[in-house]
Amino acid sequence: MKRVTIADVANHANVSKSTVSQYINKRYDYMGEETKERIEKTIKELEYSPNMVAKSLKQKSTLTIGVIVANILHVFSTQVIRAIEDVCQENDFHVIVCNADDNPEKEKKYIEMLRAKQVDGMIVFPTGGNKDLYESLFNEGYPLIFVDRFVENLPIDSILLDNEAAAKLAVDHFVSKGYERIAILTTSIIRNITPRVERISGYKKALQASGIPIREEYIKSLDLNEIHNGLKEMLFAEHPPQAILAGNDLTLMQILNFVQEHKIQIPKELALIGIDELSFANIYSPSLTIVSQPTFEMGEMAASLLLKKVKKEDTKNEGCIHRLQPTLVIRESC
Amino acid sequence: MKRVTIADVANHANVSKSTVSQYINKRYDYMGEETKERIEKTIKELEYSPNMVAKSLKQKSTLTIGVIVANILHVFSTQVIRAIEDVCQENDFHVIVCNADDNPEKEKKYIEMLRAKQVDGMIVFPTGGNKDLYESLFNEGYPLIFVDRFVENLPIDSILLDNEAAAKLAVDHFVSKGYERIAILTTSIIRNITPRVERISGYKKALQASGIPIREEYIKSLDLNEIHNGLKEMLFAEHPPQAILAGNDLTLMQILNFVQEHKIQIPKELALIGIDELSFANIYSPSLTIVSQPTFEMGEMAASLLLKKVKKEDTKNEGCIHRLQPTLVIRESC
DNA sequence: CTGTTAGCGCCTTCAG
DNA sequence: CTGAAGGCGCTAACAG
Repeated sequence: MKRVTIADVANHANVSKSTVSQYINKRYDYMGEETKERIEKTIKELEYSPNMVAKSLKQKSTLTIGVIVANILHVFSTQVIRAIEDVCQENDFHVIVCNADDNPEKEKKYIEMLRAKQVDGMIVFPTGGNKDLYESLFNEGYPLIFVDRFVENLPIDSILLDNEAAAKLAVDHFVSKGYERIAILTTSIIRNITPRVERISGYKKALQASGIPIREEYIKSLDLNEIHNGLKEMLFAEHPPQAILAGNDLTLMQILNFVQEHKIQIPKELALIGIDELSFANIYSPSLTIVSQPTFEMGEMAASLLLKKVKKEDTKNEGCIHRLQPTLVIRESC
Repeated sequence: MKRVTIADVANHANVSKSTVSQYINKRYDYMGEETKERIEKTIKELEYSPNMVAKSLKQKSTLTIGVIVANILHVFSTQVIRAIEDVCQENDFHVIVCNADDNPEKEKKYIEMLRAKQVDGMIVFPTGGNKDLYESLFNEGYPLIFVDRFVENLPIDSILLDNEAAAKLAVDHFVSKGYERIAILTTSIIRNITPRVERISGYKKALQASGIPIREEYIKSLDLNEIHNGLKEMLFAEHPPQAILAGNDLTLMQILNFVQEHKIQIPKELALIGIDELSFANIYSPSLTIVSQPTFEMGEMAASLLLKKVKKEDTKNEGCIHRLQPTLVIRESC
């Protein structure tokens, strides 16, 4: 497994290394037609494959960006990643994806390794625990974009859902169907994860706008494995909610599990709306009404913005917060 | 954004580069306690972060492997990837994941890019279209492992499901429930994709073993978007099957779509078994009986084997085919 | 115990 | 139109 280098090609083709280099980079401005062919032939013969590591070292650019998602289990993450990859493909950039697993420690490790690997920029779904690190990246002028979550007091471009609008879409739909006892269930709210906080506040505002009183026992933020108990408590209380808004896909799955276990009829006994699309939303019976995020646009926007920064086309314009609008997809569960 | 290098650290700490290098690599056999502290301090001060690109160039090792999956939309792929990543984490290796999208052209592009990036080894779910490329990798002694699919006449270690056993588990379960008109539906079979071919042959063998005649009209291999029509044809025929075995998760989803659309009752009107676990198999009603692959073991095995080759602990032993056993998870759909 | 030196494979002036 | 030389940041002998 001895690698063939540019020098080998040069020797075999009786030219110098720099000529080969020029050929590879398609800078054959003044190169002899015959020389070109000779080089091409020997490249094929020797099965030469350029060494990007060496190139990156020299050029101080890896043509690679890093993406750190907070939790890859959300379909939201996977869809945004797809969009990012598409944009990068088109621009001949590569993507390294890391999953922080909702763990700031892991996130830190990944940020450091991506820096060590000299990626040209990063898109991160911040876990909320590494503000100092983000800050030092920013101070170095390192291209960086946040997605899904916002970090306060840092002028870094962020792509966010209009979470309050998302909650409002759901609540208003519940209300239009005549429901008044409406609950919201999200995953844990420690570390002030943006979407969860905002969705709850949007829910409250929407209720108030409809003149429905807010009941604290209808608002729960729990770790995934506590949701089962939380639901039991909520649904078997004296005045159980008639409708639940699930804060994200995993939460909705937990609710569906509970519903299946307790043979609760949807939507007759309990109406359901989730935020985030689900692979089986259409297949499930009843099919599931959900609030959909424009995941593709979000990923695309994040990637294009980042690449602009990487290519120094956009240096100013720091700290923009881009809010994208959700849409309600009405199906049978409410 | 000027990077701080090992030389900067050396200057500020009044030592030579090599001393710093040794410190970083924890080779402080004979290093002065005081020197160590001085280096550590200046590293912190300057926020020095090592440049892995330079290190990789020197060491001819990137501590990174590449994974190319045929199609990332299968849960199978994502689960195997998770397991691979776990093993690599433990060994301080990084993983670059690429999705060939069932397209040999894309696969080729990715193989070339991973080589250019000097990854230390590759795990690929071969699309079946780049035999010459695999061969040249092999000839160079490039560490390589195949997963899910087998490539003939190439002595490369492969991790495969015992696909015939998987089909047999399903067929035997159908038979034990009294079904005789049993169909199998897989995605397209051009390019002889191993699991599809083997699952069909396993299906045939199992039927024969039970003394049930094989009917060609019960065997369909179609592109995903043709499944709808194929099902219509099959289920609205004179003697429609009473049971269908879905060759993979995406096929099963298509069937469920059809079933929902036509209000077909499961399992009363049609019994269903799928190969591959599904996120909602438990939640769906009726819950779905499936044949489960040991995805975690497969990924783990692939990664450990590859790392052994990378670390030259395993040089012989080429061309082993590891067959892992599936298990039947009985739920309500049959 | 620490410093000097010589590359890793590639790109980029700058001469020829 | 082509070649020679220097250097990207780091490591690994080999001297001191």
